[in-house]
Amino acid sequence: MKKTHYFEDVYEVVRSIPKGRVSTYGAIADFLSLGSARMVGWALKQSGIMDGPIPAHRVVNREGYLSGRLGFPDPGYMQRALEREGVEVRKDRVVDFKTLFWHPAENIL
DNA sequence: GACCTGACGCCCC
DNA sequence: AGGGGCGCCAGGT
Repeated sequence: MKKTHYFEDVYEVVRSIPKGRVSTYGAIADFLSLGSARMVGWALKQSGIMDGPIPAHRVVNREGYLSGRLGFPDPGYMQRALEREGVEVRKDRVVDFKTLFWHPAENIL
């Protein structure tokens, strides 16, 4: 695939999501001024999780739902990865998502 | 090269 | 509060 600076940016932001916190496709797209949240999901999907250094499981949709869970090795993989970090998940949704939500801009503080 | 699709999200009814 | 429509932009067919 064509090497894009874009992929690098997405990966870096995702990597900077603190353990135990979650972010969204929209927040990342907004932070990178990409204009399209779909592209963030698309980039992660194409990445194939890149061996693991990229905590893609910390990225959920704007309602806290694990919309990308089917892109992992198995349907429960994403949830388990989150629970392993202390993030509670129920019905494919992050419990108390509003509190755990992390915006990329927060990283600069 | 046109058309469809997607790990999304906002606006309008 | 819930549902539908449309913009988004890169890839695949």
